[in-house]
Amino acid sequence: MAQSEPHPRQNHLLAALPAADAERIFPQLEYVPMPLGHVLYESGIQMRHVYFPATSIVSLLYVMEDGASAEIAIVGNEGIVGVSLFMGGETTPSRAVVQSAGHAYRWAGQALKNEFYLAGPMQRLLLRYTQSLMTQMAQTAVCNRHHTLDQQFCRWLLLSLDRLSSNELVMTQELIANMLGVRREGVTEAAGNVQRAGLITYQRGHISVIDRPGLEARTCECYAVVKKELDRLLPYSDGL
Amino acid sequence: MAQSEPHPRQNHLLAALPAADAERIFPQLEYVPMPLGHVLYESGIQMRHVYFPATSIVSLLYVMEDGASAEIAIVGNEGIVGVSLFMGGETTPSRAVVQSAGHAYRWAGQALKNEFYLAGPMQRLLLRYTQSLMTQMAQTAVCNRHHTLDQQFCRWLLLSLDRLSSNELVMTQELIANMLGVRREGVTEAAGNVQRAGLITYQRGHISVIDRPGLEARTCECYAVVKKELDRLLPYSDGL
DNA sequence: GGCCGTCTGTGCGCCAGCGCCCATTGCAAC
DNA sequence: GTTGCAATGGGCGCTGGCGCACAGACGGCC
Repeated sequence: MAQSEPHPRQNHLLAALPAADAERIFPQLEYVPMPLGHVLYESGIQMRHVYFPATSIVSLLYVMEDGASAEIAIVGNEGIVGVSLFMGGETTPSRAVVQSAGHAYRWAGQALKNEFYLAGPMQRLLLRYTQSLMTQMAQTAVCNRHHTLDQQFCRWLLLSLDRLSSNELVMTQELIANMLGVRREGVTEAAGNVQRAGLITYQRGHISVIDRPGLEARTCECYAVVKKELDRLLPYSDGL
Repeated sequence: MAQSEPHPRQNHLLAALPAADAERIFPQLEYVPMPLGHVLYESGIQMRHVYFPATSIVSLLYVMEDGASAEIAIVGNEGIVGVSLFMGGETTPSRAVVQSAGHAYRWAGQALKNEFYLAGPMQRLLLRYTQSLMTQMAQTAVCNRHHTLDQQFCRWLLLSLDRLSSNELVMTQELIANMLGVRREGVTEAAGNVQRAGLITYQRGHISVIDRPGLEARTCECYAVVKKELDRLLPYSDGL
């Protein structure tokens, strides 16, 4: 996608809206910056807005009583942050943090709910996206149980890059460790392995993918499952 | 709850329906047996019905390519099996298996969808339940990452018992191991520890809880989070 | 009452990831 | 350029859970 003008259609959910709905909704959206590390929602706190990431990535992560954390899902330009607003719960026990800086389209919670109850295309899109989010969470649970850190690192990298439509990522190993819920040193080792295999280069927070097929071969099935399910639920053609 | 007559209100979602909706919906439900091990849905296969467990428990579990498995959520009389029908995806990449035999109320998928699109109380209940299910999945992911098998065993036991409104469970260690995605021997050890601590008795597939507060103290925070979130989203009073 | 299959308990060696500590290396700000 | 700090890379010993193999123990069935 061209970097050019910001436009709501950079977000795939918004892009999938029919013209009539888009005309009604787009004027309600606000284009806002998403600085790295910014906390959009805190666990248990009432949300006022939802966010449709355009050029940013948001992590949904769970912070435990002892401070340990784990990411449960990644949201980028394929989705929306704040599903609990239309699901009815208003809050969730998780935190939403900007993982990769950029921009997003912000929408007032009440406006979203009004639109949702019209039971039109937006409702359909939101529900289908929510299902894909559930798949991602479920897969994260499975992956945490069964797969090696190397595999999880690759999965995480691929999922993140897909959501940026890029093959570069700015992210320290420390942050990745927080996301994956592992030691920083563990990420150092995993990243080192992948780098030695010639699949990426990693220099002080800058990851570049050299061999994407190689990465996909190295990761576990979890990545493919999540991707396939998203494609199935929300087919997106870039040219739309 | 009295064991007496089967009645849809044994399921908390159905019980929460206002009289008018209940009168419309209940006649469409079919009271069906749920034999142990019965597979309600297979990964990727179109679903024809949803199930409201009354006296049974259903595990949503993920089976990997190599045969390893992991449970991502437990559904009992507090919920419904088959959320992807109204979420729009029709299928999920997971499998639904009866984990504790009993009965459930079955509802035709199309009837459910018709009701859902009325945007009445049933829709609200279903969406809120789905959110609680997401919490459970997320918590499972976190728990898999950070907590010991002992803690996970306690969490699993408590979640299961809550969904049976009982303090006894019929379940071999082999099955529990499949659910938790660990070795059978691991479960033997965890169960042994908990039994030696005087919190349960375990005899050839029959688990009885002796000291419930003790169990709750021994498990991780994950149990409380899931329970609290369910109570918040779907408050249920037994006398309703 | 005896047999058999299922379920449970235990004992190895093994390894991935943890917690802790410190060495090195770039980038950036002055 | 120098200095300072964030970021990365490695080296310990430790432990929880794995894979495997086998020994009891209970329960149902004939």
